[in-house]
Amino acid sequence: MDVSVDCVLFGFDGESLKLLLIRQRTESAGELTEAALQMALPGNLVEEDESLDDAAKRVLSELTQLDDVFLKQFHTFGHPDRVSDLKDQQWLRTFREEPQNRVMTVAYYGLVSLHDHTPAPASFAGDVHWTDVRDLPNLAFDHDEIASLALATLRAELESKHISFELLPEKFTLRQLQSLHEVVLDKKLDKRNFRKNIKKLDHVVPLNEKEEGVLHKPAQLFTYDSSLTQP
Amino acid sequence: MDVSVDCVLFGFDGESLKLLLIRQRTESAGELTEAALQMALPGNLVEEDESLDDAAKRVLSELTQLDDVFLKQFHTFGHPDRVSDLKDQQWLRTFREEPQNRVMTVAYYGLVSLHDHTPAPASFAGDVHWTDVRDLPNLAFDHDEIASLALATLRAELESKHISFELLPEKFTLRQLQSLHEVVLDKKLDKRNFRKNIKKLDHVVPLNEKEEGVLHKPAQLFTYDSSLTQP
DNA sequence: CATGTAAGTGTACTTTCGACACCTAGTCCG
DNA sequence: CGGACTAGGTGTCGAAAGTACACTTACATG
Repeated sequence: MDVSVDCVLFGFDGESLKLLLIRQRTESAGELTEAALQMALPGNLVEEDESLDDAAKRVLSELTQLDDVFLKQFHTFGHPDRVSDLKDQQWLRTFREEPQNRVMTVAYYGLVSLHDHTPAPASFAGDVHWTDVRDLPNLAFDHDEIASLALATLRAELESKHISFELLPEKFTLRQLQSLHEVVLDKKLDKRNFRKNIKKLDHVVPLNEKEEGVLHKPAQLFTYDSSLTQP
Repeated sequence: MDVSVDCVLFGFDGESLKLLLIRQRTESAGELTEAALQMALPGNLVEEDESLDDAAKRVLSELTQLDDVFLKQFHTFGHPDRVSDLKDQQWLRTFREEPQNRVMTVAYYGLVSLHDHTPAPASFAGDVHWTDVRDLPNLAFDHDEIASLALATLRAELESKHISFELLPEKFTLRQLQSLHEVVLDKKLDKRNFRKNIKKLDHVVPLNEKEEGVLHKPAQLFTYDSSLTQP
């Protein structure tokens, strides 16, 4: 049985929550097959001597040139037929040695800010797209299911696990933090109450700096102090 | 790479939280090896045509004769060396075809009531023990880590996921429910506040029956109505 | 200097949480 | 048959947390 990792990489640009997808390139005998337009999550087989976490890091780094991305395992998918759909097989045959093998996949979600460190997704991997999570196409394999569980997990863990900051630039305004929460949770939040709650968190520390280049009152910048993890 | 499932099966007997462990039986050439006294979680390789959930059910049923056990995947462990410790290898060699293979394991936790359906753990598997979670020995492989993450997960999900009832008999008293929570969370709870909270839950329904055979005022029995999942 | 824009701030109300003590229904025993 | 023992069952009050809501401020632009 083969084992792979798949990464559901979320990115936030201040406006909406995006997800990194790769487009499959299937040309057999020069013509595009049915699978050509399929999108999929970035993923690949785990190598013989690496841990799962290392495999996830490697796959992501190969695809985006990003290291030090927050990555967390959230579920393992192992239905015996999860890669045996015809169009998925067509694609696997183009690059995998034993495409008919059963593959279990350990799924990770990852978080990046699309502000300051812009990932360089267009590496060797070819066609890579940031897609709005509200507008996801059908994905290859069982990746629809994987992506939707990733989003549910992100929602559930956003508040309890102090992970919002992974999706923001190093210096951020409270407005950015709030709209991130609004986008992920898909509901509007009250500005004053939100700020009241944030001010109780020790690890969100104000800086002596202000936003620049905006055409209104500049907001104070904050940063995240990861040394103050326990409240 | 091989893939296995391991089950962390919790049982509650009204007093304490227990965990099902198997004792390894390693006799090479008639004498007990160092691994002989190791305890381990029940687990085994996933078969070629079964899903992970099915594999977990099968392994558990083979070891305890129990079906319809609440089982939930919680993490996958895949360190390359997780089965290569010397004493673990000694044991694997006694029954596995390719004991030196790397094995990833998908871990499940399971919940059973030790009241009404008593598991019959002493099946073919040999030495099976219910061990108090506060008194766990060192386990084989990385099973210490697996068991401790299972307990942490159970703690975290006990309240939010309506799973307490899996550990109780079909008909239970509020005292039983409360002491279950106390044992799992490892702290005392206030009786009145606890009952106040339970009464808000629609899916805990009172029966027209009372406890019997106790030497004090008999308590009302309750049951869990799984059709009322959403509050 | 007038206008536009988002930043920033406080209060009153409601709901939830947490601490706390006594009477009751049944069994057992003398 | 009654007294003692045991766990069952119940309500209140203050503290804390959550929620709804509107105006002034700082900067940029023209």
